[in-house]
Amino acid sequence: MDTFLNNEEPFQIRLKSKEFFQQPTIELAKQLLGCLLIKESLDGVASGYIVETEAYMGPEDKAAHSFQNRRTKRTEVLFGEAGIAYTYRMHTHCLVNVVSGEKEKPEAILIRAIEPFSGIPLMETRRKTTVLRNLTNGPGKLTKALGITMDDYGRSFQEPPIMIAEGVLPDEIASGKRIGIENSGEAKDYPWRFWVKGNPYVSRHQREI
DNA sequence: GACCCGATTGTCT
DNA sequence: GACAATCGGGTCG
Repeated sequence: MDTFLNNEEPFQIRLKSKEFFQQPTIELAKQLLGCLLIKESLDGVASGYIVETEAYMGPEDKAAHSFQNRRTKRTEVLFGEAGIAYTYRMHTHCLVNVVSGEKEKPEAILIRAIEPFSGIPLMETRRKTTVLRNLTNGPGKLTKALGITMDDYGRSFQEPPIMIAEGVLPDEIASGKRIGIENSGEAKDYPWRFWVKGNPYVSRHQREI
């Protein structure tokens, strides 16, 4: 599919395949690094390279919303096909995940940070700042910058208005403990956070394990 | 219905 | 480092 990301430079995007999303969750969490996350809206298009992810492994992961297979209206989409958007509200912000795993396996990958690529003026307006580094370096910030909302809940990442496409190949991937899940017992120490080593848009700099 | 809590962020000290 | 913002989800009843 051809899409024009901005008015300056036509840019051909190659959407990621269904098979791509069907990889094991931990593997997919790493493979998503470097991919382009794109959101179209009435205001325009904005996109960025994924530079930080976290895997949430479902029934056995105390930090996951689907811990012990908890199945509610909110978590329902987690039990479906891989490659679908799982959005939810965290305090005042909307966070976005990529549903992964087989059907009936409620696993997902939180997108924690992206590196701005296109639609930067639009992101600046939405974020009310022109500090490039502060535009998308956090899970709540990137959704605001891209215009991702609860309306995107359940949408496929393989067609507009929200898409994941081929991007760049990261030089080096680092891993460590996930962030913000201190009350999740032993799960808080699982090394399921992945980021592009040295990338300035990663949400927090933290020691690798 | 009441209560508690949270995969965050921005602001103030 | 502390804390408020702000509201839906989950639990208990």
